[in-house]
Amino acid sequence: MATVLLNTPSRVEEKKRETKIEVRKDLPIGQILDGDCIAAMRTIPANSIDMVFADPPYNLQLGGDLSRPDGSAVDAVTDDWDKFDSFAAYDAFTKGWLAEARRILKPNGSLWVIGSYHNIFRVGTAMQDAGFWVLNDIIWRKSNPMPNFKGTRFTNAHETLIWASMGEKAKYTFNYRAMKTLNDELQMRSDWVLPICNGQERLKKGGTKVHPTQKPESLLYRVMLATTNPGDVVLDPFFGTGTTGAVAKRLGRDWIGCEREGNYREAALERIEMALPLDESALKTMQSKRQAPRVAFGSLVENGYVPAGTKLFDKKRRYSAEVRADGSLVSGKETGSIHGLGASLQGAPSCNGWTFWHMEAGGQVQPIDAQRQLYILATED
Amino acid sequence: MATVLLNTPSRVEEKKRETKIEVRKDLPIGQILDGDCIAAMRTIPANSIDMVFADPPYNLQLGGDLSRPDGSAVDAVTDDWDKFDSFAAYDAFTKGWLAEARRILKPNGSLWVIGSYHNIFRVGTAMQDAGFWVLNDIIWRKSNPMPNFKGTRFTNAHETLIWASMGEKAKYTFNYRAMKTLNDELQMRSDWVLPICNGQERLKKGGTKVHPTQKPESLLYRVMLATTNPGDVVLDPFFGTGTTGAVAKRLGRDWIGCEREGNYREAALERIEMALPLDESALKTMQSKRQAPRVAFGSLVENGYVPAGTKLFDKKRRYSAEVRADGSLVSGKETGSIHGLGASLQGAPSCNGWTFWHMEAGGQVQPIDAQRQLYILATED
DNA sequence: AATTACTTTGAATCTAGGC
DNA sequence: AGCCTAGATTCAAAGTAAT
Repeated sequence: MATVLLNTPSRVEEKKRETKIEVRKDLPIGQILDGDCIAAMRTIPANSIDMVFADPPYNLQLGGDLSRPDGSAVDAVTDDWDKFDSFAAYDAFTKGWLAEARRILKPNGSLWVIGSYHNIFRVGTAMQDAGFWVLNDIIWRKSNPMPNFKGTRFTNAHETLIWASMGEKAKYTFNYRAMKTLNDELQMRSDWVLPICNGQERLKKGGTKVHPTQKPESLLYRVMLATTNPGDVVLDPFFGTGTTGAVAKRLGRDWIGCEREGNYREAALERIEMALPLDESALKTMQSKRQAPRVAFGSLVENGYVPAGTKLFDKKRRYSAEVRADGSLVSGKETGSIHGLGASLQGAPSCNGWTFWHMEAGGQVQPIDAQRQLYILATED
Repeated sequence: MATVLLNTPSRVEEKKRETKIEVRKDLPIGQILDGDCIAAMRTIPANSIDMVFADPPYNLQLGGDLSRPDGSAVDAVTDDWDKFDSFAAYDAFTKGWLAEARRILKPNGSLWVIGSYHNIFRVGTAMQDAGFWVLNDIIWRKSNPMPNFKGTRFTNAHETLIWASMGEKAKYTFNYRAMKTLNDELQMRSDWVLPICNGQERLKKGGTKVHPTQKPESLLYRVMLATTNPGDVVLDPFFGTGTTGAVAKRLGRDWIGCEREGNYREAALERIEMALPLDESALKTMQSKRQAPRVAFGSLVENGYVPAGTKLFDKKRRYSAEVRADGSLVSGKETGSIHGLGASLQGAPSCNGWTFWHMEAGGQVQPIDAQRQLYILATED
């Protein structure tokens, strides 16, 4: 019977395959679509994309010019594409491109968005409202962020990525094993330490950067390796200079970009042309280095290993000092760090405070370095 | 004349002080208010709180915690429609407590909220919509998180905090120097590595934890040390087992809590009773120069630390100038303050003359800031 | 050639107080 | 509210120049 035939699993599979091939045929694989990303995405068939990676404008709302302590100027993101009249305007923009992304994504596809505190809360909310199901928020911890030059806030040392499936019950791709291997046989965590994009990788023209916010390939590498398979189609609505395309090519994924600015498109095409498919030696350099733990004395104070108010003294009890709440020491009128105060009290050019200063702990006199060792042991991964 | 009297700075100061004392008198310092946090906050006078720290519930199926805007109860969440309903209810709940927090905060107060990807985007959006100005998002990077047992996602190894002032132009407290000291003389970054709360610190009753999400004291320690001053009033609308209160007591801040659950209140009071306050000397932190007493360059000239006629020059001896009797500098035809002349000679928008200008003193070349330090030491107390 | 010192730069909502 | 002035403020990495 025809109906039975139509319902057999093999027939269903075949049909799916046909549809898939047909849809792929219609996809502008390896192309950068000109113009507004919403209009560009409208030309893509529904349910055809495996992953969307989006790096939308952050809506920074910068004030005046900013100068460094040495007087030089900071090159800010002042491009028109980052200007919005209000949160409402930004939200409308976000809702618009998210709706198109949702339409073109396959039911088992997934969405990645990157942003900062300026926009990420609004984007995350809009994603949830659109029906996306958040799987993780990922913190890109920058190993070399720009400092806060004026000393007014905490150094902005990270950006946030949101990874979401099409819905609570939707399937998604997660290459658990690959991530664990990449992370020295430990589960990959939600915080990734990676350097910002500079040096050779940073695209420049006439000595100046082509794009103000080029993302490092290592970031896209991890995203794509974790949540797509070879042969998948990845679309980036804010293609810029094509980091997504370059990494897709290296990892054997297909890519589609949308980009309004002609000079970005041009730079991206040239760059992707040059990108080499992956070799093993390149892979190694992409991995983040595991760093030796560096412990600030202040961490011991915060965590009660050396509480504020503790009396410290040197081995021969010639000098003494008291620990203050911020991890500084005070001795008479002098204050300073464990190293600096140790040096100035002795009249020495330098001093290793960790071994110089002692305290009583558990009935014993010990260098404060012993407390550091305890802390490292307790907080080890 | 009376009007003159009323307008003198001292009179204004006095009035401010009176108002402050009056408001403080009405505050339930060191108390845990019973009941719903919104109702509890309604009993607090407006503009009376220095900092609100909030750890709101973030399961979106809150049952008794939540009600729809129309007052009806929210059912268990099963399908997409209910999901949306649940988000709407959560947003209404968030909007409600944020409005009260905003009312009771002083104009120069600040708000901290902690959450995870389940709720933090919605809370952040609501904060921005309510007029709060985000200063930083902070990542609490857990040094010992719970692994992802199923291997289906990245290990959830962090939580997010948002720190916000009352508005774009509002002032706020940030103890920059104390943070830098706490972090071994490097600017404190937006990612904080701290262990989760376990061991001795974790409150238990009959072998089981009293509260499911007790925060570590080290986290609150850093928050309060960074963004409040001793004597400030900190309110926590979701007090739980009182981590905020315990740390406030330790750091010499006043606290107010709101908590509905009797067993949490009980555990919190007992815990805070046990907490030991730091004595005053241990509470002191490194001050930034911004807060230190200002010294005019002219004072150094008057007192012979930098006599009139002294030749000044920059480190590389590209520019030079001579000190005049009134503390101004002259270089060729140009004159100005140590800062202004330094800026105009370099063609820079600004210049810190204290570190730019050098002089010979005791056979050494030193920035004139060294003379200022000598002067400060000599004139202290 | 190798080492050291100096320069440049990166998604930044980046001053405070008096008049 | 806006203008003016005093004066406080940077970390890691890559690139370039000097030794």
